[in-house]
Amino acid sequence: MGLTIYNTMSGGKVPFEPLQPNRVTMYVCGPTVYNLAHIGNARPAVVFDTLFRLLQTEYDEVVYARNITDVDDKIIAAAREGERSIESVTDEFTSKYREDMGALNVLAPTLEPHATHNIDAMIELTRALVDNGHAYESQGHVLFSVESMPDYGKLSHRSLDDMLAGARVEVADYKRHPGDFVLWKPAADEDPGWDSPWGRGRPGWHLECSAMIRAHLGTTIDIHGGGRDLIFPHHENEIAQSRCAHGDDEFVRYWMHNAYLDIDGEKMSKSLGNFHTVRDLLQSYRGEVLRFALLSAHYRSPLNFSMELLEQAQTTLDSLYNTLRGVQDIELDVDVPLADEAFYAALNDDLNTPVAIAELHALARELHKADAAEKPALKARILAAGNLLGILAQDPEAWLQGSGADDAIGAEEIEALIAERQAAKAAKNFARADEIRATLLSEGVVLEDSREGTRWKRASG
RNA sequence: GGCUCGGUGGCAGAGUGGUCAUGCAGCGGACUGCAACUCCGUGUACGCCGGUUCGAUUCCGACCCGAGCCUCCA
Repeated sequence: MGLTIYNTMSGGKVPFEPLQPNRVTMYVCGPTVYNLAHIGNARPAVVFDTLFRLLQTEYDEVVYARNITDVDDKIIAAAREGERSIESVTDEFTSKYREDMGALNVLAPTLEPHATHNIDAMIELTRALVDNGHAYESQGHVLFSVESMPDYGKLSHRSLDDMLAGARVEVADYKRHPGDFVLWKPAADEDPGWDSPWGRGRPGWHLECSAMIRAHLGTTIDIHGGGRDLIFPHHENEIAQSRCAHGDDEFVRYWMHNAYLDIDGEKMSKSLGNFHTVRDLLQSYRGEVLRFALLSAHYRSPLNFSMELLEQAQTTLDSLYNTLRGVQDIELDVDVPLADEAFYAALNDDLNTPVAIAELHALARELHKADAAEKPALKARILAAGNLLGILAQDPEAWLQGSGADDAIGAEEIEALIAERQAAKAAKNFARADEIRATLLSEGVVLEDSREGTRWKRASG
């Protein structure tokens, strides 16, 4: 099955071909662990997790690295503000990030390199750049010289002249060129720092990704992903560092960038204060609902985030689980040839999750109309699609019945009322039967009669 | 100002040079004791103005509107 990927570098969709025939290397920019992830931060995690799942259907070895940035000005500030150690801040938010992403059915990446565990590699990279003239030392800083790289700006499609034209920030006096960026900077005595040939210091922002990619994945990787706002300067500078450090090797073959979540037409961001943390949202919605909502738009399109979006995701998942509930007793021993599947083709088309979801609906409709003999295969296909999307893996009964609030009516009581209603129906006492249904409905419980008996579920929302 | 990306039916959201996205909501019908589930049917949607074309929402140009990035921000 031919995967095509929109490559930010070329600005168009291209067929994906890994450097090695049966091995894919992928790196995605992970969190800076100084506070809780918001739902916008979760978008790349979910998107590239879905890609990770897809790649695994085609390639035997998929090495997926997602870094943890655990040294950074914001972390230092958070520690100072909370009067606690750097480590306690980074430990807390690293584990909370993992928990939150786990709740969204995001699989653990193959590797999760920490910046602070790779300082030596960063120093080595910096030394190489200084040695070959791409970097210089100035007032205790080591800076990358953007003029030393002829095609600097290629990823973000801008030239040094363009950047100068738009410069609106005062240029630090230790820079030779306003576009030069810090590889290594001096550390204050009370801040975390490491000994280096340029004194005690710490790495610049872009350095860790270049160093860790080289250390853990190799000189050239297949896929590098992240949020759109990282294109410049972060990824541009990664390219500069990596390619100039050791000859001019190819660094990344496919650059992928997800769009943001918007709220009322504006980017969700911490500085605007218009964000919802994943942790907060998990109080009201199951992780799978959040994940489904994030996948309901194509990853390169902005997704307007709202509570209505989550409500709709909830409704849709309920409906799909309801479909699966109808076939929950069917044993599965059916292989699904993915190559024939429309949802698989959709995902292979630059991860077109909205179309894959549409195909899921088509399969569900087919299942409802199918003969008994056709149902096992259709169920298997729906579950295969769900598995790639990271959804529909739960027990349908548990999904539909288990989401009651603490003070909600219990399952036993519901079953008892249903039994009483059955008796009333048998006695043609429809008034009592309807009364019971109304009672349950007021408790948020919906009844569904069928030839096989009465099923119930908790209404979503 | 420079660069990039968008504007699709009530809402969400794909896609395409000429039949249909899809889901939710709405409306009509079937099923049901009544419902729910499910099924069937149902909408003069493609920012504005020109151009190319037999034909454009889809290609080209201008314009309007919005978003993002422009040195440490997913």
